[in-house]
Amino acid sequence: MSEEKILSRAERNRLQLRSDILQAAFIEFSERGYHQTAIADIAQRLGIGHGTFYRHFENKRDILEHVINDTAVQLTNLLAAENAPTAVATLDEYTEQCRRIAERFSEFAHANPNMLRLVLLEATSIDAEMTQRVFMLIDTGGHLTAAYLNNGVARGYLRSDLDTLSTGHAIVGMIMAGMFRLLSDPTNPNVLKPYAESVVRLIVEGMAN
Amino acid sequence: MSEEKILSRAERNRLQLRSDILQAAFIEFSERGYHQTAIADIAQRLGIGHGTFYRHFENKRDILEHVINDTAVQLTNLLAAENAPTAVATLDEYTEQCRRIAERFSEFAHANPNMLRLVLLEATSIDAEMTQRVFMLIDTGGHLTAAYLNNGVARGYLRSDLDTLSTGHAIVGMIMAGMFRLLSDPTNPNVLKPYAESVVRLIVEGMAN
Amino acid sequence: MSEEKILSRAERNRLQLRSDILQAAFIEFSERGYHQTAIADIAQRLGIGHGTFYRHFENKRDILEHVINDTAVQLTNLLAAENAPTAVATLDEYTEQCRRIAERFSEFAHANPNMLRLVLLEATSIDAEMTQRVFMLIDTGGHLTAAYLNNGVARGYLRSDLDTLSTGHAIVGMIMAGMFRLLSDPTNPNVLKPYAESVVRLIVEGMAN
Amino acid sequence: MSEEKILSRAERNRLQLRSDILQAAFIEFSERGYHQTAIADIAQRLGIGHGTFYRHFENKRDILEHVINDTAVQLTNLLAAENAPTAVATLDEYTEQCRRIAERFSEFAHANPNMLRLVLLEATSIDAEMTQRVFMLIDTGGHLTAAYLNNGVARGYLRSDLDTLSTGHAIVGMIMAGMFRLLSDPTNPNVLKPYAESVVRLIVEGMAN
DNA sequence: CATGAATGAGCATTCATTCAT
DNA sequence: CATGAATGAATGCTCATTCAT
Repeated sequence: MSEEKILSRAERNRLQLRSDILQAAFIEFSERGYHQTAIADIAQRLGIGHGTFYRHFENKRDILEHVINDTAVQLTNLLAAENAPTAVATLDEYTEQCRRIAERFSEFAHANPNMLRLVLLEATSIDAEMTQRVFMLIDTGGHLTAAYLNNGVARGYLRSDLDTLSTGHAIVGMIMAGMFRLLSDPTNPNVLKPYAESVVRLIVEGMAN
Repeated sequence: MSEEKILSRAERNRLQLRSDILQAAFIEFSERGYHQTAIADIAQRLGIGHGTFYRHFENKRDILEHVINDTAVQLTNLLAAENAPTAVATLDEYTEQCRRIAERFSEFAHANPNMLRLVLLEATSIDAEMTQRVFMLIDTGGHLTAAYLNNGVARGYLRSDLDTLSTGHAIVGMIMAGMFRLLSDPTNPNVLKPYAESVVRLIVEGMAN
Repeated sequence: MSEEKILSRAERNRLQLRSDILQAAFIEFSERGYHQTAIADIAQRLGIGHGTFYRHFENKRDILEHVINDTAVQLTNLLAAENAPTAVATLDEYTEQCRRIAERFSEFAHANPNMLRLVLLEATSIDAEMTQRVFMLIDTGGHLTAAYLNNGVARGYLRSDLDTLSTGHAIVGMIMAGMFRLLSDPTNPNVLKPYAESVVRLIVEGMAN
Repeated sequence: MSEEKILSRAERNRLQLRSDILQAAFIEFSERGYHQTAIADIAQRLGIGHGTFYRHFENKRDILEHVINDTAVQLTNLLAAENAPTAVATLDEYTEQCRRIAERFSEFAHANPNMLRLVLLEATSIDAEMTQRVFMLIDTGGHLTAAYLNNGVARGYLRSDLDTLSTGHAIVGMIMAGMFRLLSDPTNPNVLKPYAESVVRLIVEGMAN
């Protein structure tokens, strides 16, 4: 048992360090940008030798991939959380669901602007593969959103001729625009409030008088 | 007078070269990416010495700024073109206007994917200032769109409680999402058709049944 | 007594491991080259931690020295084996002795090309001291060969004005050239046959008609 | 004409610098060894920036190849010089030719020990291709030498059953051994005298009494 | 004014060696 | 005594920028 503890302690330390490096890389990449960040910057932030970095990650591109993946997982979780697509049955309930989701997104975005910055601003300029990854993430968002809309059509509270997939992508676009607005002025804690409400009303009612 | 002609010819040549460099830089930056492009690549594309580059632009960052500015102007022109915000008076006319604008955007996007790539994917990873410039461009788009909406509210075919600015930003978000979709799959010439129609119907009617 | 046995077992294990490391280093150095071999390569080949290496050898250079020394001993043994310099009394016997020695060298070279590669190709590029060691090995070969020649002069079957030392070095040169030829084309099992015969006839008869 | 001069001056400077870099690399590689030499060492020796190096050579391996090639050319020239294989008709003349060639080799070796060091000691430890190049150089030496022997057989002053190619390789081996001896003790200006004489007598007369 | 040779800061990566466990 | 995590010196190479011609 003591041996097991020793092993697990070493293993824990190893995983902890790996996680620390990931976090440090995340901070550097999202704050300074990938190209402006040297491996030495990441190491220095942790007070470790920069050779140590290479004991945990293949190379600079490798850790970016891990950082992006971690972030993508968190962003995907955001959509797939407590508000299941099929949890609502009426237009009013759906509108409330939209407001709750919007609220959750706002909170997340305010709490994690660096994640947005990394995915939306940095990751698209590394190479084609990383850019495709971002596109796929956005595309997945569209499909997940479409699932909500499909529920609405099935339940009858959304119009039956709705192109749910295209509209799902459109909604994701509005969410992204909100993120851009937040990133554009991170100090203002209230940019998203009226924006979210406008989006919710737009998608439910449209603009027509 | 003959000397004036000679000078103006020289001046014309100079401006022509400057313009050629700008175009070459645009192509390289948008195709390979800013960080992956060397000044020598731009010069080689034109068959000029790469020292010549510095006769026309301060440095690499400087030409990116000019390239982005030129592109921003073209993108802004796109919104401000023949379809003036106040040109329509009824909801049907407005819907038609939206479809025309959507069509124009689609054509432009298909014809100039590199412009979109440069602004949306590359420019956001240079530095804070350049990122702000992109944000401002998007913001301007929101304001321009809001002008259309204001007309609709004034004419009475859009609901009077519309938050035109927020909604304008939301519409820009949907346009951006369309651009992302196009960039994500540039070979498919028909991605945007149903998407545009969905967006137009969404903003006019909403999704409610 | 049981403790003595335990100690000696430990000691035996220790010596065995040391020997294993030496062998692994020999293989790596001779196959990939000294500079292309990392300590980790040697350790990995044995499945030991690379820290263990430093329990047995000072540093990378140190183990090369041991590897070279071991190899040098084997090469020296080759010359000093059953065919003693004074074992022959006539030119015919000497010629036969030469053929036997040549045969033995050929077999050895075919069986241990890596030894030759290590000493002739690798060891000369480490540093001045190691290079001198190789030179000394070759020089020793010349002296050992000269001993054979001295016997021939003493017995009267070689010409009395023979510069035995210089000629000994020359013979070693021809042996080395054979080794180079073998290393140059290791797949051909018959390069050395006619070469050895030519050397034997050259040294006994010369080329004159 | 003045323009031609200007161009040729620039070109001359360029070629001169390239040649200087080659020479500096030759010195560093042959004195310290390839692996112990950094590009910065070569640059520093010339007082140039180390970036300049890369304007003239692809990479470190590339310049080694050029250095080796240049050296190989000079070594080959050594054999193919004024003493044509067919220039002699009798054994005495041939013996004299051998002595002249030996003398020339001695002089060259004394004057250019670094060339020998580079080819024989350093080049064999870079990679398989470079090692093969050295082998080919030695092999070429054997063939060139065989041409001399073929002449002797044809003229009748060498025995008709001589395996000229194998014997040519053997003679090259003796030459190489002489080079090794010189490199082994570069200060002694007389090592090669008696050695060369012994080799000449060995190949002409053999050792038999 | 064009040129391109020269420059050197900057960076990713490797690996011999040390040492705490 | 074995281990392998940590280290950082060392180095090959790139490229934006300068400047003499």
